[in-house]
Amino acid sequence: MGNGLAPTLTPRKSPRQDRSIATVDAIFEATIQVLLSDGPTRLTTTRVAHRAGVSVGTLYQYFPNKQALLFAVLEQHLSTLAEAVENACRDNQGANIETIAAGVVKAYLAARMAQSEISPALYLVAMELDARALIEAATRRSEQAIEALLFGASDGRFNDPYVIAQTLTAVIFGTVPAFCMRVMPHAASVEAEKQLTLMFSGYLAASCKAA
Amino acid sequence: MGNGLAPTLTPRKSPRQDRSIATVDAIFEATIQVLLSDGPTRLTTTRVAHRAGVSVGTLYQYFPNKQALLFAVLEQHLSTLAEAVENACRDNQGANIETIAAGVVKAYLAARMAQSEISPALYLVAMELDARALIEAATRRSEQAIEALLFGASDGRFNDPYVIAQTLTAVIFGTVPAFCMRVMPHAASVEAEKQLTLMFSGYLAASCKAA
DNA sequence: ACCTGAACACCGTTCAAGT
DNA sequence: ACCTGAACACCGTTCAAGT
Repeated sequence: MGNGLAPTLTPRKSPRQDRSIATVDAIFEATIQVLLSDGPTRLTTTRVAHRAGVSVGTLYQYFPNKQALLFAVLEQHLSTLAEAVENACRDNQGANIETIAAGVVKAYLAARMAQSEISPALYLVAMELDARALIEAATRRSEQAIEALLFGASDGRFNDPYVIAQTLTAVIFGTVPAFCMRVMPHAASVEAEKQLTLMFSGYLAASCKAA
Repeated sequence: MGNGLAPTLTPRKSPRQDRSIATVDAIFEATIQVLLSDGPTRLTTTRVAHRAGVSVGTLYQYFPNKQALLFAVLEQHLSTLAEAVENACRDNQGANIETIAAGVVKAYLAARMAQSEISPALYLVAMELDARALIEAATRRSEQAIEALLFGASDGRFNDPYVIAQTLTAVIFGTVPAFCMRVMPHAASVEAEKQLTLMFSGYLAASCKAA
């Protein structure tokens, strides 16, 4: 019944005292630090514990295994991306197609650029089977926000807003990482934004029936 | 000077005798088998060696480390995808925009569906830093094929065919995996093809100057 | 209630010894 | 020329003992 894996990734115990709350925070921060300085392959539970100033045993009191550490960081990251899309959608209610396309693409790209150092490391974790639920959650938030946005577009009505929202979400969440894996020099980010906006506009224009 | 990592992933020695050629093939096949049956996390060098009917020592005579095993499989997979795009481009020389969009999307999707069982496992490997070169190579093949295709389009001339080819490649190589991570039921693949084709057509139409 | 760190199981990799 | 498998180093995880 249900997903038998989730419980293993849930924090093992909730901190009740100030000392342990500080401990959990320190471990979380240490995970990010080690991820950035040593990379995901050299990330070791002992190393994280040491960086956090505690022993391995303590780490395992709050996180059931190594993956749970990385999941916690990934969860925060994906949630930030979903939030960026949601905000952009809220800010563009009632706008026209071109503005919508530009707004959503720009917001997502900005959010990713803001945490561009950590993203590559996290996409390793994301591929592990059990990250699917997290990605699914972030994806759904984006889809729902875009769908609502399309309902209010000033330009026209769409046949199937949910399918369109699904496609646009898949394209930004999927394509941008692909762009990022390459050298991604200064100007490339600008070019990516321009091309994706053009693409979204064309797609939206083709998908809506008479205004 | 140059990429210091590549040599470590190169086969350690080239097989000279029939026996060793058979050994290398067996190890390669065993890697795929274990990947499919046990998943990337439970893939063990000992397990692969055992499945191939040799000892661990023998495995390490031809592959310098565990990653090299997975790289070999990933390389073959990416090469198949690039080839699919190249073929589709060759077959659509001189076609119009809509046919081009449909042809490229369809070819890539078909190639991925054909090896859909192994893809998820491989995208774990792909994220490891040193897979960048392989992805870059497959991406460039696709970009060049699409660029050449655009030059011959019957519909119109494009301002910057390379940028367009780059964008389309990023979108198919990036988005389709995103689609695949979700349940991807029977009909979803058809829908993905339809939506991506629509998107490509709109984008191409918007990017070309007067016919 | 929270922390410690030695101990255990397991995996990647090597190398002396075999045919 | 090719193969074997015990041995080593290292890492994830646990648990008896501490405060």
